[in-house]
Amino acid sequence: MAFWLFKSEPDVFSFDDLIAKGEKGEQWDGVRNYQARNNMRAMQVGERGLFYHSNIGKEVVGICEVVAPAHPDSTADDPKWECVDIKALARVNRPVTLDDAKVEPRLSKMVLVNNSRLSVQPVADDEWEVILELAGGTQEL
DNA sequence: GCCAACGTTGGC
DNA sequence: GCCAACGTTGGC
Repeated sequence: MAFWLFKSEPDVFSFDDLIAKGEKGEQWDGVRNYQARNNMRAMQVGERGLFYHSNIGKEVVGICEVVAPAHPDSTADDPKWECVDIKALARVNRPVTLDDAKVEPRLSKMVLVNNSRLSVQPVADDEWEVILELAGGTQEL
């Protein structure tokens, strides 16, 4: 099981918006970057990801789960752009900010810290554990 | 709102 | 196939 990180600007699509979509979730459309798309192609149903708010907040606010494997992005004119569907799973007890991640030595290799522009990122198992620890655990929805 | 970092495009 | 120019993202 691999772990992931999904980045979104909360004024465009926030974690609360994803929660509002319920069990069916929502397709993670709009990605037009090969690295991010390839990450989504590698995802399997049931794998989990961090939900990160960029620009506003700059923090991990929740956990989501992949509910459908990569399929063509219905908002793209070219079917080469694919996306997965995700649903909200849990809120973190305490948001973990980018600054938190930057000062945590165990997260020094994290993609979020080193390549802030990639919108869909892999998260290493130990990084996942550290984030959850900093978040003080999660609250199931 | 600025700018650095990065990815993509297109001319050669 | 290289690289300069350009566009976009996202932190500050």
